Amino acid sequence: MNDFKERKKKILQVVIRHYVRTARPAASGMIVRDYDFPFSSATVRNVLAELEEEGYLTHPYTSAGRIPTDKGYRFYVDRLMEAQKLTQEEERHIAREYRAKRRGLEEVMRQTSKMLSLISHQAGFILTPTLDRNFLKHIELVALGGKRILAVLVIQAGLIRHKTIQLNYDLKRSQLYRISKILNEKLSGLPLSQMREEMNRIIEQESNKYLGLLQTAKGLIGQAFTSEESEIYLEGSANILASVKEDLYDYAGVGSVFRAIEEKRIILDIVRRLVQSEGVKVLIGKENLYPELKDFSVVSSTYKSGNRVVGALGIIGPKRMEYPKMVALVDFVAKVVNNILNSEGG
Amino acid sequence: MNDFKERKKKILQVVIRHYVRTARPAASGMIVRDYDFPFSSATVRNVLAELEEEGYLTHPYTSAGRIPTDKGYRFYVDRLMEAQKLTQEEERHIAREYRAKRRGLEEVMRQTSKMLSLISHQAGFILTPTLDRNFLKHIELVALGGKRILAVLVIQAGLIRHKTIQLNYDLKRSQLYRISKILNEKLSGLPLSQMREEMNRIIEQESNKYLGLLQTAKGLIGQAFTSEESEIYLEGSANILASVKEDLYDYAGVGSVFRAIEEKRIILDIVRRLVQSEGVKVLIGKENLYPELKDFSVVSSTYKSGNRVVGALGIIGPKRMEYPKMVALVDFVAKVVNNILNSEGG
DNA sequence: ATTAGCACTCTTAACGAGGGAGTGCTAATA
DNA sequence: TATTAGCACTCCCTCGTTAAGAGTGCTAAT
Repeated sequence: MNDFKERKKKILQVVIRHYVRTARPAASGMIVRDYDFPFSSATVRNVLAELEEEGYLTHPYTSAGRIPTDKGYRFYVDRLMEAQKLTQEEERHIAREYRAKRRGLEEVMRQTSKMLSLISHQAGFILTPTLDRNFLKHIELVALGGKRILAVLVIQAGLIRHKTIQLNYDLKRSQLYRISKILNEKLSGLPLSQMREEMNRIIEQESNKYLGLLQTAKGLIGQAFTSEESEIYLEGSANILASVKEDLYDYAGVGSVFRAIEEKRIILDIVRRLVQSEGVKVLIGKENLYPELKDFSVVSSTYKSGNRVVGALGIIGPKRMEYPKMVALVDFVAKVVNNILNSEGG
Repeated sequence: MNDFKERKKKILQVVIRHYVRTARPAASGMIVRDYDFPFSSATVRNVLAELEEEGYLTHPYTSAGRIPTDKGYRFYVDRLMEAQKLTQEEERHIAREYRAKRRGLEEVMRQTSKMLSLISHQAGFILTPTLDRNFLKHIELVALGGKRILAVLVIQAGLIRHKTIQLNYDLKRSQLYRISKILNEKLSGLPLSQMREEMNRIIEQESNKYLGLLQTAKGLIGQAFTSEESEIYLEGSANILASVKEDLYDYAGVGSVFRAIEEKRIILDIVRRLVQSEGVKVLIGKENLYPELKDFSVVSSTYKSGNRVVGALGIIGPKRMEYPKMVALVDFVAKVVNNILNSEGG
């Protein structure tokens, strides 16, 4: 019984590997031939039929070889595939790229999504950190002329958020300076998510002293923290076109995939769900609930700031992808990004 | 003779319009039928043959209809096509989108490229302003903790450039404040391109007073102004996929187009050349010198800050595009962006 | 439990024929 | 001289046919 199961697994594994490599359905005869299988093709056929019945495989038409279903891929990812490391060159390449230039968060984001797409030959992405539950280190208000102010929030080393604020009244430079001072005194060290409430509390407590200024400050804070959305950086969607071309079986829906990728909202939503927990996650085919991406898989991991998960990164590609490699890549890059965000001047 | 030429032009125009609309070669009979042409198809055939001989048209095989060459499109754009306006709805739509949320330059950039792609059904793009020759209004240095400083350069209302600077020595907050003050005194009102030299001059003149600080300031300026590259925002490349699909004659090379578009370097280069002069420009097929884009056209215009051209925006699509419409769109959006950049608090 | 054998299915490529669209040319016409 | 009718010719496209090939599913034998 155990022996039997082992063989079945092995066959499933071979089918998936073959299909991933060649984009052609795996045939029973082929499996026996190419993988030195100690049984006849007929036996393999029986097993394949079982696997199909149990939902791990299908075939596009009666007499084609087998290709994996989502369930098949899922089983492979969870139980069958062996961990893999990137090659030395690849790791070196990544390290070098980051070393070359990395100033500011934006650069890191761009770099990362590019990196991911380049090595995976899939579309790579990275979410900008969500910082709501992180602590404010420092706030700076810069007068931009006119009625505009630039609010710069320093959260962690390397993590900066800035936002232009449009006022409908004038504010003298001296006032701005005083407000800035007050805000820093009162708000530093608090989590970003509490800024608003905290402002209200301050105003209640200290209403006597400098009410006008505080009201102004409240307005500023209100504007600086509205619509605190994550952004997504995405590179390499051209790769997807290429890999779809190889695929013989479903050309349809490439357009919708592209649209979905470009729209980014969908990706954002999918990834946001994955951020909930740490570590490398794999979403196969319909497991992500958007029909536009039903023929695609997402491999992603998270990165932290301090000990808090603040963002995610990963790759998107056709279901038929080299999962072990992809997992290794995403894992590695996540670690690199972690290092960058947490090492310097932390 | 004049009459003769008019007819020829008319026929060229009809061929182009037809091909743009339907993606099918225009046949002599078809022209007569669909456009109430007061001659026989034979006559038209003669003219078509002439036009082909002169290089304005080709046909993909002996007995297919005619399609325009680059030269044909060029003539159409320069001499034949009639100016067109966007529909009321479209203009309203654009205006509304911009009104909805526009804080900060980044938002405007993103908005614009999205807008362009949405209405044109092509890939839309916009270059961020190149500000080298604009005047510095104000400079602000923000300590980010560790050895990092954020330099915020205010150039015009709405035009802000910021850059994180990595030092390899510590800088006290008081020092930073003094440096900031000096920089503002000495550098405000100068063009960005002269910052470096100006710093050197200042140091020479005032070396006696506070040499150390000035040297530090020089370092900061040096870093803040290096690699002042334009960025490009690009949306809607999925649209290109769709329009290529319609085309029967050249499927090949879609991959390379996508790669080119995503790489952005090529687009950047092409557009940068177009920025030289004002107004709407059309580049047809091979006129842009990159073979990857030989089957595509670029319609672009520039936008200004003050009275200086600082950036470009436009759309990219297959040669077979509705030029009049595209020109109208690009023109309109360029004007809107101009308004935004120059109106408020200017 | 495994396997050999074979019929059956479906794909793919190649081929050819027929129809159709459209041109190019020539000769007639206004 | 400019236009047009007419017609042969070219080339594509579609469809049906065919043949080969790949691979399965099943049955019966081991």
